[in-house]
Amino acid sequence: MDKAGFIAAADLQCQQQGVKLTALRRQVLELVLAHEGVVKAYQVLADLQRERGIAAPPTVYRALDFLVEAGLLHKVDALNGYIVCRHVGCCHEGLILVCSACGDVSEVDASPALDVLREQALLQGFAIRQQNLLLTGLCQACRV
Amino acid sequence: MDKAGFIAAADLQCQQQGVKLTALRRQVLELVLAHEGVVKAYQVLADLQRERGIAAPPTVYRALDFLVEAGLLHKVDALNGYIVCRHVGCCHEGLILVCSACGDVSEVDASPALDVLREQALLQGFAIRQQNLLLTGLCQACRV
DNA sequence: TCTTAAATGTTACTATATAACAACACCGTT
DNA sequence: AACGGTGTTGTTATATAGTAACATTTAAGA
Repeated sequence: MDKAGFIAAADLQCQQQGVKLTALRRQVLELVLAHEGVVKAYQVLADLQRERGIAAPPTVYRALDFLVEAGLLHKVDALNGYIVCRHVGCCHEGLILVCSACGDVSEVDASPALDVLREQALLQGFAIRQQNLLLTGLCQACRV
Repeated sequence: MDKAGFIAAADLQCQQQGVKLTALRRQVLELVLAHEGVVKAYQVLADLQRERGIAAPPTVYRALDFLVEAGLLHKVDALNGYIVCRHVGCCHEGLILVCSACGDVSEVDASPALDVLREQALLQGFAIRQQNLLLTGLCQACRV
């Protein structure tokens, strides 16, 4: 999906959720989209400062939190970063694969796997909620 | 397993791996063991400072890294913390369940699930390495 | 003993994230 | 239009997390 298409889909999704994709949030989303792979909050902050003069950390973190909450971004804890959700409108459980060599990130549907894990967790009394899985390894290009 | 037993097992495991569980590393491990659930690096640092007067962040981080590397602790990225590996000597792929309500953490063997995920990842060309999975949800006590 | 590698100490710094409150904008009601 | 509530954004300050670089010490073998 191209950038404009993604923004349009994001807009739609927010409407459906009854939340507002404000100008600021859209701008932050665009800044994230402008990068390949994982983006860090302070990178977004720097980009934002370039575009609007000044901006403080809370501005960026709020927008990023919102976008994660809305299902448009995924937070990648292990990397202190964010990636664009490539499955807007469909699944919201991603299996996020991070290449430890080149940093490349790809995302596939994790729902089947999480169904299995959900059962296993229930044996312990744990009711796991919807979420993403992050796995690290080597991508095809780095495995040669 | 009680604390002393765990330390003994840790000692053995380090010997088998040909690495050294030095006094400092053992002390840090004991400090982590003294807590329930997730422990933060700076909490360990504070504890260490109480016991030996002074200590700086690198001292703690090095010890924690070592203990993770040796399979005695797991790093919990999503929480910026560490937990004791409750499966020393057996599996080294844990499924870590974190209760978002009470913070309780439990760990079970994740190997079967990871075998499935490994296959799914391979379809994308990703060779995922040995690792832990973290899932959040509600524990039995908090589900009522 | 000497030498070398590993471990630890030390200083300084960079990076990540949040609290707390102020100001503003939007929206429905009177 | 004026009001009041809610959600959003701005602002300042600070808390928390992690690492780089180099000095010093310790441990283990030649």
